[in-house]
Amino acid sequence: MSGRPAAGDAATAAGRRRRPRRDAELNRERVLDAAISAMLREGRHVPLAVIAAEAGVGIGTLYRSYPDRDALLHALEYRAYGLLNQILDEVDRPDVPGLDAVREFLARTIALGDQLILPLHGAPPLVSDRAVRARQEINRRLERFIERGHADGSIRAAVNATDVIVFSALITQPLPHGPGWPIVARRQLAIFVNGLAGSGPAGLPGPAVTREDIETAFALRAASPSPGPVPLGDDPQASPSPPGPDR
Amino acid sequence: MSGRPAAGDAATAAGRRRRPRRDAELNRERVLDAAISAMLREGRHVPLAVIAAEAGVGIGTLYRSYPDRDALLHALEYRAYGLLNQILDEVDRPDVPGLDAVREFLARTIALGDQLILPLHGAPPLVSDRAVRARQEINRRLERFIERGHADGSIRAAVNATDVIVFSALITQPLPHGPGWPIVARRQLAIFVNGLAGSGPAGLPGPAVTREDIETAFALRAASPSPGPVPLGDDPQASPSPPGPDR
DNA sequence: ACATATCCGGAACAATTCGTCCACATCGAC
DNA sequence: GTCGATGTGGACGAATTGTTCCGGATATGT
Repeated sequence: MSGRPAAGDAATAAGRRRRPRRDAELNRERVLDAAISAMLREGRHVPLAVIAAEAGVGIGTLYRSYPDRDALLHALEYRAYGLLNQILDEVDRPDVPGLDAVREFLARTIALGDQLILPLHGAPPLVSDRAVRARQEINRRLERFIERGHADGSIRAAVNATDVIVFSALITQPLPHGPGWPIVARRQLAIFVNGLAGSGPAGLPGPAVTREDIETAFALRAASPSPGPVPLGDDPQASPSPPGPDR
Repeated sequence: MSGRPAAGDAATAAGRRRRPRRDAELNRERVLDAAISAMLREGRHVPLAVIAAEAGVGIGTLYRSYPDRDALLHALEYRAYGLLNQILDEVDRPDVPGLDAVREFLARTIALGDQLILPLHGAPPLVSDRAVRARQEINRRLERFIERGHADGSIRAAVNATDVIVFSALITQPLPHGPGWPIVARRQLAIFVNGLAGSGPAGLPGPAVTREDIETAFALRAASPSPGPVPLGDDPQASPSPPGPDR
């Protein structure tokens, strides 16, 4: 991080490249937004040309930022993880009971709507190590909420952190999310939270499912489309696209 | 409807056509099965040629039964509705409490796995009147379970039939449904059912959502891809392609 | 067993979509 | 204001996918 040329002086240093142009970055954002709205409207396979048009940029511009459709989806996904971590920042106050933290997290997740609905679901969850790390961090932080809830008695013991993670994944799926969807989703949330807290018949069926199990399932699913054993290291276009959704 | 030639005699009647050949019908089933497995493996946009190959039929055969991809998806969806109604038949014994009926229905739904996961979600829910009718019937029957649950006290009053319908839609979404998925889903179900039954803080947030609201949301979403105000009556390809998935 | 309506297969053709390339425009540092 | 690096746009060839068509194979009723 120390090598990053501060805007003021080091641009001449060891021949490092300038900071990316402002308009270029703006265009990248525009493309991401257009991608969400176009895919929501016409399905995940809208021609990239349509997205470019909707973003008001040329097709060449789109291709420079995102070499192919996967790169675009990946950027979308990564940005979504940034949003989730942002929510977690806001929600994670150590004094609130675990159950309330969970509820609040899920409520804000629902409120984000389209921003999450599309990126996180319905297509191969891409596996760059950046993305995997981001996902793991989110999961870990949610896990902490649950543990806190177990400790303070607001969440019954049988409930696993994974159960919450899975619910959050379900509730952000691209179902008929017309104007009425947030209402419907909030009702689901209320029922779910009630199920977490209730002191009903104690146990949950089947063995517990761990965070690692879920990660594995994701990885498997992502790897399957290409029959060969793809190495799935980090993708080459790591630095250009979303430089700062993590702030 | 009365004009359908009974298998036994009327074949010679007014020059009506013979009964469709057995092998043809078999091939149609094969194609549907192959479509599910191929789409599950490679995503919803596998080339139709791949599906045909996997079904062991020629591409021409596929096209004769299903004039385009939508027709194929439609047939899949319709078959899924058939399965759901079949489950409802088995579950609907008038003596069991409403909550148990709901639980059983959802449990079997989960057990169906791939058969539902793919057809029902992730792409425009097609609107032929046949499909709409089937969906409405399922919804109505579930509604009856809920009302029974309200009456016998097994389901708290704030819960709407729609809430259950929405959950059933969520739980059959194509999430990472690797080998571990049924376990995860069953846990979600347990939490949900607990939330239905619990006597926690009474109300649910927001106004109630009716079955009609959901149907509307579906219709809107399906209509949206084409910007113009499509009338969305029944689609023209109703009769030729899937003559008997309703067996 | 025969006749024939029905169905099959896949090669050939058409329509989309992808992805590249390069002449021109624009930004930012000086 | 000037200059060079960086970014832009869209026409074009390549590749993929969709769709048709028809000679030949097969089931079905008699």
